Amino acid sequence: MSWRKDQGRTERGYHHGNLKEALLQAALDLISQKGPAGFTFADAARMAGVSPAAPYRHFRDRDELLSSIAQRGFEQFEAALTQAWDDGRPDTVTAFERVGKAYLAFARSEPAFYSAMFESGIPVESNPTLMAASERAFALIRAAAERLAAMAPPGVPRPPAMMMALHIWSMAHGVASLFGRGDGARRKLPMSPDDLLEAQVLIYLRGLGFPTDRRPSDQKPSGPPPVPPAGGSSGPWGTPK
Amino acid sequence: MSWRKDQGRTERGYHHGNLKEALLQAALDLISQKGPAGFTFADAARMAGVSPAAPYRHFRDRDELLSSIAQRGFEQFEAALTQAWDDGRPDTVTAFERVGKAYLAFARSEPAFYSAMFESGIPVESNPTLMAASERAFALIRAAAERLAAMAPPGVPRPPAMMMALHIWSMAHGVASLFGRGDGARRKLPMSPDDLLEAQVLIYLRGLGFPTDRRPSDQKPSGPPPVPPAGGSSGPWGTPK
DNA sequence: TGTACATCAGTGAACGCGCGTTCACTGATGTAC
DNA sequence: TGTACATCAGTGAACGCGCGTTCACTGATGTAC
Repeated sequence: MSWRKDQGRTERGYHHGNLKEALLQAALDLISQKGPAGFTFADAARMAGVSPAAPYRHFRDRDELLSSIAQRGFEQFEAALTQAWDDGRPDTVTAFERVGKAYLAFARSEPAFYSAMFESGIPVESNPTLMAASERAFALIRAAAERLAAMAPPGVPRPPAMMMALHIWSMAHGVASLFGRGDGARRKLPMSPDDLLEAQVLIYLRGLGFPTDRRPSDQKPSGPPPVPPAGGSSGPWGTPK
Repeated sequence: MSWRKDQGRTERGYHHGNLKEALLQAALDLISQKGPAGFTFADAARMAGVSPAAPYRHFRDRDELLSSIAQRGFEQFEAALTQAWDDGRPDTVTAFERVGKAYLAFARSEPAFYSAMFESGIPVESNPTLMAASERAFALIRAAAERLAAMAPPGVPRPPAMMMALHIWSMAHGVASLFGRGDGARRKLPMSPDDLLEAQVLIYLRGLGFPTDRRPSDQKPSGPPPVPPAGGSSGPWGTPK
């Protein structure tokens, strides 16, 4: 029988069998409880149920553990965005908005990963592996922006995809870190972070000349339209929910 | 003679004379060097040249010191934004863009304040004084958005100022925290954070129906226009600088 | 103007604590023959 | 199939360190009379 892993560490022999995983998981739990600064190597060992010396078999030091988490975070992040993008199906704008929502969903449901990736202070640029993972995640946003830019209607100047990607990334990150945190540090908001970001992105795309209201009606998400329709300044925006 | 403060603490008697200030300054220095998590009470005391027990005369604990810094940060932040806004002179759009630049300039030149305010994990919501200071800073952005919203051209629906303010804040915060950090944690960018944000805000405003290209020419900032002009997709955006 | 006294703002020694890290060790596992 | 041996992955005790915090103290300052 397989009592070795996923057994809740109720019984195990001298060897843990899956310590590296357990340490990563423990660190994630600790980070989501106390922030990336508030977790210690010793803490992670304790939570994994091993002696304080055991982690050194798997990680050189605390920083290497933190980097591993960020690494994994970027990979999962990229996977989530890729899945949301779904290669632009059923249409580019819909898929693009799904990416935005996936971004926020990731920040909300995986605050530990998110803060390890963006707020832990680890030098991403100086770690090639980490840098590459980060680039791959951004590359997806960029590819999506590329497809969107190519959709520019006739007569509208085609916007630089790189700029668009950076703008979208900034919007998503801004909303996520100010309002969309899964942990306690988020601020109150009169609307949902998802709606806030969606409206922002739609207005932005409209500013680039894209006819954002013209999607085929069968693609429209249910619920009220995120951008106030022409002719009224009231709507869901003014009243806190 | 006044040997008491601003004297570089070369000589002082038994009483420091200005310890509270000195501790705040020391903590700021430490935060900008090592991040908000990487400063200790004892460190601040050492840097101020006093015994480790001395800070307790002025702050209950480390958290209170950190909150004081955030408090002061919000106040200086508000002052900087207020000055940039200059009550909407000479015209609303110009003043608004100046606010955006001031936002980034603050994040860049005062990274210690910025991270104490937004990234230190102190619970702003549960500290009324801090919360009020934070609200006042946001109120300025909101007031500016209000003025901007009122400028909506005839026929264009007047956008909700609250939503606009949140959008602008998200954009500024997103750009600042991803690319505009004064400390080491910023990412490389093919354009300046200022340009990135300015273009983003202009596109956004255009998306709301504002004629952003129509400012009187005497108000135009020098340098190349931040938004690519109609008819070309090349420009400063595509090439890293 | 001087003096006594209260208050303020620091000192410095001490404490308990938990962390990171090392070390020689040992139980478990894998493998060559 | 059994056995000897190498390697792996963890133990547990120990260390030096710096932190937060307390305490009785003391020098400096302010003030009442």
